[in-house]
Amino acid sequence: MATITTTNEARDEQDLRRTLRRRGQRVTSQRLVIHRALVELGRHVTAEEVFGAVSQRLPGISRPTVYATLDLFDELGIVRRISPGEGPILYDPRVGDHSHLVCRRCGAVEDLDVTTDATRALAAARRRGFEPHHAGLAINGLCARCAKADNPEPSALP
Amino acid sequence: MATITTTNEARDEQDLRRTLRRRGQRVTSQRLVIHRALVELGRHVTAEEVFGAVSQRLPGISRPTVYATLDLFDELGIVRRISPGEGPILYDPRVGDHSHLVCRRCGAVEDLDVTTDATRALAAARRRGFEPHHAGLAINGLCARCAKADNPEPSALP
DNA sequence: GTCGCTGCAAAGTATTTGCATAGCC
DNA sequence: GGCTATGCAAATACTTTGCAGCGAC
Repeated sequence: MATITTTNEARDEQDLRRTLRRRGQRVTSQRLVIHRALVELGRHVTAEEVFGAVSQRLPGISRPTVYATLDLFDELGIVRRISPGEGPILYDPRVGDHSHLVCRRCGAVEDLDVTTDATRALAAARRRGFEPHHAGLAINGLCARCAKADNPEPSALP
Repeated sequence: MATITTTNEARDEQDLRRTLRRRGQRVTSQRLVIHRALVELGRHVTAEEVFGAVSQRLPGISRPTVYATLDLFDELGIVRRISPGEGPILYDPRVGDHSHLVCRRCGAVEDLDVTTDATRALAAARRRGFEPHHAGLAINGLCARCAKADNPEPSALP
């Protein structure tokens, strides 16, 4: 998994300000606060969770702004958008190389610190005129908890 | 990309019947007709498209049945569920090894006949108690059409 | 005969729209 | 000052739920 666009991860507010300016985007208090919330939460979050966390600091903020900002951050390489296919879209503040385990039962998404070489796939994509932004390996199946519920221990009687 | 569960692709109706019976599932006319529609369409389809195609043959069929059947087929390895993160979930009748190009602008999903070795990731997942079903590489970015709209030819004036 | 699948109708959730205003550059 | 981002309020789109009856095995 590699982020293709050459954007540095915005580690702090200064990086974010620079990144926004470089891309001709405005620096607004909403964007700064949403960024801070993402860093502090430090895990996969839904847009609604971000909205809740940010509303405490910026009571007037609106849902459309949160959605638009999260999408912008995804384009800037500051977060990674994950769609589990079950439940709401998640935003991952970890943009470095890693894979995802997606439970098809409960929708949980875990990080997996294993990388895959997507070089050939990226080259093939570009040959087609596709402009890649990010390549990611996702493994779906049953998480440990849901797998256990499916194959119960013999000692456990209903 | 590898389908982990040892299910044969149901090439025809007989294969589907066997697959369903083997898994203790009932063979119903709805499931047979949905399967036939998937094979005939032969491309990424939405649940709504399947519903439309199937309604012509089985006028009384309901949306919940289509959704439930498509989910079942995904579990059986007959289709692959794709969530582009933009727009509705897609179902891919091609279950063999391939990757996906997802356009972040228009949501289009293209197949890419390039495979990735997910062995290490799958092993790591199992070590965690995760039961993998399928591993897939997805590349998001801009499709050729949307990329062109973003970087217009110098000769084209607005 | 029994259990699972289906149909019905609707609800619920997540996300996006259109337009006027505010605020960054 | 110009143009973009935001807020507002709602609408839209997609998917799932609960329950009763039919049908596969």
